[in-house]
Amino acid sequence: MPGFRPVDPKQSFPELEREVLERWRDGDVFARQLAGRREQGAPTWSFYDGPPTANGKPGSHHVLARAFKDVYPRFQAMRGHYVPRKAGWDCHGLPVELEIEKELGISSKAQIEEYGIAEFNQRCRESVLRYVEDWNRLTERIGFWIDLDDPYVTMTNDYIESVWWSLRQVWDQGRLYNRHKVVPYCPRCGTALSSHEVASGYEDVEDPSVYVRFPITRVPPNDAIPESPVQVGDALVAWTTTPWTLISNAALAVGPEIEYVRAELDGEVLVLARDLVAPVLGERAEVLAHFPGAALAGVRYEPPFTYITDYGERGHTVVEADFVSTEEGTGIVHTAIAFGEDDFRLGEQYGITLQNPVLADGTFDERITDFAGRFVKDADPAIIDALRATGRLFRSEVYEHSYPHCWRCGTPLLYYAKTSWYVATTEVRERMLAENERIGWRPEHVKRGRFGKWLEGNVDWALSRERYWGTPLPIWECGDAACGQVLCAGSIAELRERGGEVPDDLHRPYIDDVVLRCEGCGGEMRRVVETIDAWWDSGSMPFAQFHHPFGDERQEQEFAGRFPADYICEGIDQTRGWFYSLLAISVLLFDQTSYRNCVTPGLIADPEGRKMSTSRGNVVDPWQVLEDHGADAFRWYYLTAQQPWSGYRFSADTIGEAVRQFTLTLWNTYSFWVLYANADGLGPEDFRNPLPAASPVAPGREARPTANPVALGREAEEATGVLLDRWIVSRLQGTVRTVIERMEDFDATNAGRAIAAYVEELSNWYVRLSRRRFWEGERAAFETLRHCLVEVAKLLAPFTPFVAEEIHANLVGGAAGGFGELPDSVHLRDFPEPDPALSDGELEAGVAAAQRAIELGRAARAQAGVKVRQPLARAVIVATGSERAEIERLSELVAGELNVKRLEFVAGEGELVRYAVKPNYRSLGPRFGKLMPKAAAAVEALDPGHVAEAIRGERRIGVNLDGAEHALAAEDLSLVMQPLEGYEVEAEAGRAVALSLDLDEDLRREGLAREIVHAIQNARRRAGLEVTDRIALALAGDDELLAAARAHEGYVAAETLATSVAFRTGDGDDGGLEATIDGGRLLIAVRAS
RNA sequence: GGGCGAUUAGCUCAGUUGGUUAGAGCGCGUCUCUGAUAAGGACGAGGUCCCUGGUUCGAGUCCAGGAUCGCCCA
Repeated sequence: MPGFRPVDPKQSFPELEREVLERWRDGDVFARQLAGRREQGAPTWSFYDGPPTANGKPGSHHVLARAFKDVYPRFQAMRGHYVPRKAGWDCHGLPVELEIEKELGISSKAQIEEYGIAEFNQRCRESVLRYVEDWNRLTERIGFWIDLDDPYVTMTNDYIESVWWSLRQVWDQGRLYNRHKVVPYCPRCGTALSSHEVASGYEDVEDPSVYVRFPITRVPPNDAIPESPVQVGDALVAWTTTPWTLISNAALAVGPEIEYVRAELDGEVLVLARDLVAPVLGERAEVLAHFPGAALAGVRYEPPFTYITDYGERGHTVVEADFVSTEEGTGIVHTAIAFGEDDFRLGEQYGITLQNPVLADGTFDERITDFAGRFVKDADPAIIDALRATGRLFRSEVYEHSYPHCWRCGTPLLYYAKTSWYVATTEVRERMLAENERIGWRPEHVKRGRFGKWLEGNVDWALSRERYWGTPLPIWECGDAACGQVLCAGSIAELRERGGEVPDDLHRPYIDDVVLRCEGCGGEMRRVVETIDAWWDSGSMPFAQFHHPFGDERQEQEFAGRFPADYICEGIDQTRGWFYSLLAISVLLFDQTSYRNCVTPGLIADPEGRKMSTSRGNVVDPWQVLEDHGADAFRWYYLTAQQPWSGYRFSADTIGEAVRQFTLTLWNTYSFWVLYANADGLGPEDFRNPLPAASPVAPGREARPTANPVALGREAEEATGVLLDRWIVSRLQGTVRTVIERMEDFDATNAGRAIAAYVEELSNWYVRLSRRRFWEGERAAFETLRHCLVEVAKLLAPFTPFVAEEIHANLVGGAAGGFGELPDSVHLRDFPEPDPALSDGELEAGVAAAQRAIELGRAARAQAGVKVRQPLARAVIVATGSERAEIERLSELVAGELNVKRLEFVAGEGELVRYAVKPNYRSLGPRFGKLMPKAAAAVEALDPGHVAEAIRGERRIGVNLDGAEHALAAEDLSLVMQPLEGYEVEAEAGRAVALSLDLDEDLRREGLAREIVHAIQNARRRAGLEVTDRIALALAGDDELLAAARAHEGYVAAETLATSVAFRTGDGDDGGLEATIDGGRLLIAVRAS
């Protein structure tokens, strides 16, 4: 029985992942990770899961957020933290109601009430968790470790009670109030819309645009300007795109700093902003006077309609406002208090009476006799006609702009003053901004940008919704208006104390039946009709998920231990959603942020860059991806393709590429190791002593560069092997350091890329150069590669938990699954720590230099058209100082890779080399400043020989600049080698490799021998032999080829596993294969022996 | 209309406090290897670093304006 489970190089990863999932399930690994850390008394690292609504199937974009939700908690858990992860479900809200309305084929509140609130809400309740199974399955399949068995659910009574408690806190602070405000309102659906709903309903429409005359009737004395620039009879000109609001015109607003003019046109005197004279009045208008808007304050005018005239003292006068602009219109803004946010605030500021002539269904009330009963927008043309008839209309045109519509029924929204419940978040705006400073945002710019700007523009939270399926607003009002007692209930117990009979279900309509005793007058108190914004629910999760403050001891401990979260992660669209509700609520209640770090993945687009959406039909089913490529590939793609907030151009092909490039490279390296470890009869017990006890740096194995390296010489290779072992282990330390540093900074992208770079080096340098050592069973090589693979598995565990688990399980546990003292899962292990003792920067630099030299040499070969198989006598390497020493140390490696017999070094002023002196701009730039071009010229004019000598002698070099002497140090300039002559040479800054192309008979024969081996290997394969089969070999054909084969018979035999080599004359007739080498013919007969 | 972000090779993306030959992978072309690889390796072609102006001895990088795209908001 092999020591390690044999590895299929063509392993199906999805299949492997299903096996790993089973092991996790059977072994209860996630629970054991949590329990283990808790028992250790590990510090808590807290993660909050933003609750999705499970009334739809999860898509590929959900996998994105979940990959990032998983990777940092996994990392922190391996780093020694206790990282509890509790899932949550968001249940309430208008979107849920709309789903049900669609199912029932209804679309208005009246129809819902007719259907019955109890039944309606029951259907909502059933629908919100309809797809929980799908979510759970996907969550598990992608390896997102989170507790799905005990999630928080926002519609439970416990949760609702905690939310009530939070509202009561705000109430006690005096920050929960009821007030008229202007809200976007759908007259057809009979409800205000949330800002999110409004945003999704903008459409470009054509609206009437009218310029209206407002004749001045009185010019009061003005302190600012003793002599008023306007006169009775002048007409103020205002502009609006909602003519129907002119019915309730209450005031005109001007900007105090804006310049206005009195202008004459066709005998009429008009007043408007100076900047808008030309566009509004045309070129013929004559400006009579100009003055600041402040001079108009208090001017009284005649309104266009007189259905309603009672607006108070400042009604129908000019008032000052800071929102007036001269971008369009006239610079004089028509103000109707009930129909605009600016208007409404202005009304409050000047004490102008609120008059709203529009009913809840969007029609004019009976006071507007001529238009009563008509839908306001439909009345526009008639209103314009009326203005024209009274001579008030200055101009009327059509205006194209984007205007919000009800996203559900398409009705244009009205901005409409309504009573709503608000939370006075503006009172804690500064505290929210201060706490925002403490949040680590990824990307950084969200803090001061999107989120910070949003906080700066904070307005009070419109909390209430006149809807059904939501947390009921726990406010009871006394039926006796004269009494006016209002109660905000903070708990179920309180309702009971006040005589309420608390229903089993705290939702409407049952809660609406709870009648309380008024402490003021002894009368009855009834609940207001509103429910609350579902965002308040989700923002309450830090405490409501544990039923705080009503939780049992364990719950209260959990709450205290996990608040605030170290980490949350949701899409950038949550800026106004969950990120805000979490912060606002926790600042209100606890005066601090509830999350310390926040990562915001961006959007997922299709390959054409279009946003993925169900309506476009370009969504990618995550299950398809999982089936084709697996969860690791899916995760790896998201985690490393780019910084997550940049968004993704998503296609299945890209994920396939990620597998091929990364997972497969790793897998093959691992499979290679297992293949040869089993071949050598090794088992896990042979590797029980961890590094550094089994370190490749063991004494007595120190490498020495050999004087005359022969590429295939065994002794030399061992020495190089030790260097390579030390090198790859050293590179591991730097990789570990980078990964830890990047992950602690929530930068999985660059952490993952560092791992990928390491795996690439491990596979394509370490393994490729060390293969022979594995064939020959060299223990140090096995030790080293196994160590590196196990460490890589640990590094990868947070990223690709499945493949990491598999590699760890086999390399540590072996075929028998015996883990000894070690945990049986990579996820139960500690994250690697870098060991400085295993780092060797000099060696790393040396290998890097050797790599460069090899690349240059190969480029030179390619230039000359000489195959690598043809040995050459020597390569001349041009390298300076330390680099030369480093390459020399690895000379056998370089010589072997370049297939040359000897390396020579040129570092001095050899006749083959020409130097040029180049300035180091980085060091000289700051010193010479403007003189830099001259300094550069002076440096380049220096004699290279002198410079080289001076550098060797550690002397300073003098240059003359404009008559002044400057002393330069070695680091201020560099010597660049120029191409050598007579050699095939490749050069780059400071380095060059030249090859001697002369072939003598020995080299030629050796080259031929290699070609012959190559041909025999092909023949072996054609004959269907296993790589370990021994053969009897017979060669015939071209004399020169046979001579080469004879000369290198030992080599040929060893390479081809030939136990006998026969040379025949003639063409041979025993069915051999024919090959053509260098123009000559070779017949090869192989036979298993 | 406002805010935020992006724009680098055919595609997907890197690019350090500004430093003088701008990189990688994929794709493409040529070659190579066949004793780990749905492969590996080498070499090559491929660039107006979106545009314009500015700062600077020096700009892909900093500043201003513009264009295009995306997101958020109104």
